[in-house]
Amino acid sequence: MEGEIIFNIDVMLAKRKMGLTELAQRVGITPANMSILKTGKARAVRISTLAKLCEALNCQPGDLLEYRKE
Amino acid sequence: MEGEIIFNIDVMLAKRKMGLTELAQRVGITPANMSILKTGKARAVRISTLAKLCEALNCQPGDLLEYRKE
DNA sequence: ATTAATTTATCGTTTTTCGATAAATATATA
DNA sequence: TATATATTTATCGAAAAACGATAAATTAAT
Repeated sequence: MEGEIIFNIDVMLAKRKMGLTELAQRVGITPANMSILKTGKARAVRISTLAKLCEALNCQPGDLLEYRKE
Repeated sequence: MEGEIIFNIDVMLAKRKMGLTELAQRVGITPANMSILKTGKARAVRISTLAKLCEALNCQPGDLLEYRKE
């Protein structure tokens, strides 16, 4: 029925051997807010934040977001 | 410098031979708002909307969003 | 020319981000 | 163990933005 969007920020952080706090600093948001994004509790994302995430992790939106239908 | 996020909804619509109006209906937003998303004028996206887009177009977020650095 | 589809714009309401902050929890390290 | 560090969770408030409703303008198709 209804699928869901999965955040794979944790996967990219692991690949880059980077911590959440460092990523938060690079993106320019607080670690607390980055944690919300990482753990999939965000209900929306600003395009500017997504762009900065891609920049900081040198990746594509598709590396950070995944659609899983169940 | 700063990269940008590109929306490829138009590409997916073309692949699916689907119109913007039909997509809007399937996703449950007005054609006017879908146009804003499609033309890259949105400054944020709700995760729920992204999920419905993926559902309606049977695709992944990576098919709809692209990061281009310049 | 007429119809349909898409885009652009504005208003008001609701939702959400995000900073700031604090506290709780987990993880690592001496 | 104790201590420091990292991550998560939660709350508040302000600013930003989605989105519906709506109308008008523009474009495409017939």
